[in-house]
Amino acid sequence: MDIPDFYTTVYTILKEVPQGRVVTYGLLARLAGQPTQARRAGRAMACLPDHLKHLPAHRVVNSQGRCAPDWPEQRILLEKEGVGFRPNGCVDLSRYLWEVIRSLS
DNA sequence: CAGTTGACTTGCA
DNA sequence: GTGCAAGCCAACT
Repeated sequence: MDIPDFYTTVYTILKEVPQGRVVTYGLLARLAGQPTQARRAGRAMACLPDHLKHLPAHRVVNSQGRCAPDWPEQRILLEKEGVGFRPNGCVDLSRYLWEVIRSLS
């Protein structure tokens, strides 16, 4: 899979994420067929093209439930969608992680 | 063209 | 719970 295709796949998957759910970068990479490319998934968000700004990129967090290092809005956007945060500022993955993860184990 | 960086993950201390 | 190290590889300097 070429890198551009990888990005495209990530964006496509992201588009399928229901409101009130979150996914991890690593999970996106796995669903895109590249389990070791979690960082590419991160770049896919960091370099999100203008014509894809409508994607719910704010529903993407890292494996620990933490938000992007430089994106204060993300947490607010998620809270608006009903995603709860722990007191320490992390998303409660055990409750809000996209259920797809369970079907692929 | 070589070295560094990073919207990551996993594992161990 | 937190922190550091290694592995990953495209993008950036």
